[in-house]
Amino acid sequence: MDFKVEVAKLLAAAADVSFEDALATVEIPANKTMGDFAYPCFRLAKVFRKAPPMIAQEIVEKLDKPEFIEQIQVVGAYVNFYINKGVYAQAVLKDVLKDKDNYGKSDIGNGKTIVIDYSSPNIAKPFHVGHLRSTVIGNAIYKIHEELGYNCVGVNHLGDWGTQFGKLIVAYRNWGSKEAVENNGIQELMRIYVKFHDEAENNPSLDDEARLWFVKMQEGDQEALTLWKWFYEISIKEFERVYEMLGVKFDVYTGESFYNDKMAPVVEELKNKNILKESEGALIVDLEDKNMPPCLIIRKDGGTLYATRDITAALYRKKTYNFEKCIYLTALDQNLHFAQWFEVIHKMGYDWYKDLIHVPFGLVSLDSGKLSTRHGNVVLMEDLLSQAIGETKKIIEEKNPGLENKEEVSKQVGIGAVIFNDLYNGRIKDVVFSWERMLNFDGETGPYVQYTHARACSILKRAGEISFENIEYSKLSDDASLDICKLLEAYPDKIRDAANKLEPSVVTRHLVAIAQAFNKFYHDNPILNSEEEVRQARLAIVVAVKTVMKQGLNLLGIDAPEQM
RNA sequence: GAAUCAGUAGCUCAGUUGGAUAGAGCAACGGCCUUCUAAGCCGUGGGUCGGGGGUUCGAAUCCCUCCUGGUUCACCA
Repeated sequence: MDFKVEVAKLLAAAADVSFEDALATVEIPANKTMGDFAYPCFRLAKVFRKAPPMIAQEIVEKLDKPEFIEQIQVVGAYVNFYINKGVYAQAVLKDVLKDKDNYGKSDIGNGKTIVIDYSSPNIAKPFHVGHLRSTVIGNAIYKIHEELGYNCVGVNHLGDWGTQFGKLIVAYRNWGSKEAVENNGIQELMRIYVKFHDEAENNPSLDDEARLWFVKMQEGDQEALTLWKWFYEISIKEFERVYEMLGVKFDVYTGESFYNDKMAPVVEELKNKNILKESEGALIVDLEDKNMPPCLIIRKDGGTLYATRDITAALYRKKTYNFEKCIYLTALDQNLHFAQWFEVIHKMGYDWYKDLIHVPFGLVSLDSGKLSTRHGNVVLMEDLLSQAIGETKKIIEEKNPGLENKEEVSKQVGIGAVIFNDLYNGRIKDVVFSWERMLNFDGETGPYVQYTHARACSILKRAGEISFENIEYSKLSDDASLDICKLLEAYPDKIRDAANKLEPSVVTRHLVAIAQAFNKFYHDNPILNSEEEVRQARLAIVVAVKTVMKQGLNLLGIDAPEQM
């Protein structure tokens, strides 16, 4: 039963307005002393040519109070409805207890395919905190859509092609050695990459040389490709280690190199459709009519560019997956790039260009300034995770030294804290990385939510066998119980909301709200030692909260340990 | 210069399909562990919602304008 809908039905009849209108106007008061639902009558003043408070009064007189409403009050121009807590609790909790892990799931996706392009780091550079956002936000968006019945395809569009490999090859030939790369892996690749940039500042011909090597790669030169493949394998090994820790998976690793042999036909198509033109030696798509700078397709030396590969990838994905939507998770600074090549797809005559969605997030920086692999101004992902795990272990030793699987739980909580932290604020916000914030586990944090879940689990463990037949829901007459029920009822909507806005923080925030409400409930109400009917009813709340929190954390890609 | 995103408490942010006294967390201060995990709960202080106009019965929310900050703007990704 949807109580808001029921209230709207009552109002539609009593106020002589359409049901849709009533439903749109009914609101949930900011302050709960003003009831559970409210109907402001200001708008009706014009229709009835009366003062709003008078209209409110008249509506109340015409209303038949149904069983699920305990009280109706007029306050000024508002009609306030107070819900019957027992009836409400029953309606909400029964659903959660019945659906269990499926509570919040939906089939609105109807099996339609959504391609999600996330993480997509550049190969040959270590995985650092700058790569975290795309990875965890994308992962959460994937899981949220899956929960709603979409068929998701997670793509890691690795930056494994491009001029940076030309640079790396030049660097390797000048300053590297087989032995050093074999011994130090990605660290050594990074060292020579940085060296390249240092040298290139005084010697621009190195850049030309690098571009040349990239052109060789494109042409299938054996020496170039052998080196590239070698660098690729070293890098991917490191990335997979990090993904494993974060619990992030991809359906395909079709990076930029995958499209190397698929770009020529696309460029042909652009030519045939007459949207490619020469400018300053390069081939571009002019976007002046859209008030944008041109989209570069082919460099004057014949090399392809980022946009060339993205356009090719989009065409490939449309053909391969016939997606409903294709979502790109990258930092905000790539806004123009996406706007440009989306427009190129449009100009090619594909109306699905509007199904391409850039989902930007704010920039990550350090106290010491912009993130830069070249200048060594980075926090490596593995350092961050091991710090978080270490911090967690310290806290466990202090607070719960008897805990059995400390190692496992430290990982779940430490890594959970890092992921949660990233999914907590709106994605568009810029982030200045702070160890202090990252390693603070008090307040609205991942560990707080996990801790709340663990408390619920602990109670249930002690409770032993519980039957949820014939629960006396009227025993749940306290405010804390009502608050929890409201939040549980809203949970499925929050998942849909998060999907619509492509904003996982909607779920994150809601989990915090549930945790806060539960902790208050837990503090105020004895559960295990209560009289039988009360105990049973409160345990129903505990089960429901545990179920939803675990599932919610799951959607964010965070584990929910039963003890911590 | 143009485009774009942002500006809410000391800090980090919710709230933006217009609704009642603008909410959290952190930090500060003060309480609560012989009772289900104190990674918790309760309380106190802290606000020209960037400024100014406008629309409206009603604006943090919509419109206009100005200010501040981030980012991007041709052969990197």
